Amino acid sequence: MLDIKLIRNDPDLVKENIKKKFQFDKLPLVDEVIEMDKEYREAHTRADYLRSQRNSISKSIGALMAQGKRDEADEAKKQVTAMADEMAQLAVKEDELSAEIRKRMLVIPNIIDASVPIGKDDSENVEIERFGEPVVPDFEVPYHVDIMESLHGIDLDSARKTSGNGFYYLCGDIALLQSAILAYARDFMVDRGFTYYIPPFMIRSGVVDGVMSFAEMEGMMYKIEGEDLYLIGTSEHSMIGKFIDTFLTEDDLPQKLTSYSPCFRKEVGAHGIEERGVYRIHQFEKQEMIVVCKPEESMQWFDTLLKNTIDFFRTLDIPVRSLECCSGDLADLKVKSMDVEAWSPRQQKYFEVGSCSNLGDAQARRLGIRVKNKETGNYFPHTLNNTVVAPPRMLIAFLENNLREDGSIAVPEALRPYFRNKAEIR
RNA sequence: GGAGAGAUGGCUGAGCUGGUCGAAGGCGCACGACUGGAAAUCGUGUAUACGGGGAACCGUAUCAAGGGUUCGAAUCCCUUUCUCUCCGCCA
Repeated sequence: MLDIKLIRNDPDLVKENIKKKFQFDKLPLVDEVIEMDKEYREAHTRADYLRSQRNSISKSIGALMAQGKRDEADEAKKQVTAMADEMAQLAVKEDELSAEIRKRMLVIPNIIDASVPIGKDDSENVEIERFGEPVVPDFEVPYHVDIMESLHGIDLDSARKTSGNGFYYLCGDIALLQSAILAYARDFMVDRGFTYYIPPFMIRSGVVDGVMSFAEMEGMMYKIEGEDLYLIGTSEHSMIGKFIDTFLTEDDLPQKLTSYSPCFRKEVGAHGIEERGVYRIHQFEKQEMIVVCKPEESMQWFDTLLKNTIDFFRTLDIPVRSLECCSGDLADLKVKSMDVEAWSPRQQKYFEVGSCSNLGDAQARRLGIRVKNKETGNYFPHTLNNTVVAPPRMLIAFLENNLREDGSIAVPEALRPYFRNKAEIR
């Protein structure tokens, strides 16, 4: 969400940005907002004037009553009553206009960073850097579910019976492996100065409305029947939600948080859940990182957050690459975003395991997250988030990359303290 | 889940028989005076958003949130959320 003052002062910049994102159908929104904003301010000014009149007359009524001047007081009351209609109409107009303006503001995309490559869709995303050698072993790498089954680590049949497609039982060493990865990820982030959080796994509709669009909500969120509660799709929802309508002081910045939560997603969007396996599922666990910082520091934090995830995967011997979202693939709220992709020896390509985003001040403006500053005035901080690791999807990369020819799995050094000090799974 | 009490500025706390209340007092904070310097003391100031104005400043809204009554609501009524106490139920 942009500052309306930016739209007023530099509509061409906003339009250029929309063009860069190939969202030509949104171009008219800019002029609509400018026009409605003008109307709104006219109505607002007039309504303020009437309210001011009413307030002063009402005060005088009090004085007249105190002096016992009944008739004059009644006369004054009539004056206020005469304004009532216009005031009511203006109030309705103000509400309608501001709602219409907000509706448009929410879909006008954030100004993308100058470094974002221009492109229509995900096919034009740009690989930035590779880390580690993408190895294709000379033996065949089985499908991840087959690896898990051979290690007695997954039961999809039972899960379909109890919960349906898109759910899983992990068991034995694979379940332990997932717990180990999450515990390791937690400590990895704590060692880098982040504060560990276990947030609420359900949030109210008011928070949901704040953190996502209606379309996203329909496609992602599970609602608890009979309660005003939704299962979170990611801990970012509760973690950013915790700051809604709050003032931070500059001493509070930067907020460096890492949160664990299960994530629940309906996945009713484009893909659905057709594939067998744990790539796209209704329930997974995730370690996330969140930063709230001063605007001038956000790009630096972006690089730091991205590096955290890459470093994490590298300590587990998984080759990764960073892939920058091009303008057309970048979500409207984001200034810049890079995916971390892990190497799949079986598919011989990289696949998404995490996403690092700089939201600029758009999320903070939308949610009313502000920072107090007496000298320069209060301002909106920048917000960023990134995935540390999200198993079981990450397990696919882990198992494929650490698979040995005999079917056993090598456990990298870094993970062993969390994995009952075992060096392999067989 | 039941019964009761409550939610006021950065904090504390009055107001809550509706009008001079954006809100006393205290604490904190900022600036100034006093001082060799400091403490103490004294003085002044100290919310947010939007709109208008070059600016000083002016207007409007905000006393948990939303709605209602009224010429006028922190104050009365309704709904929701949250907090505390007691009871119940539990990991």
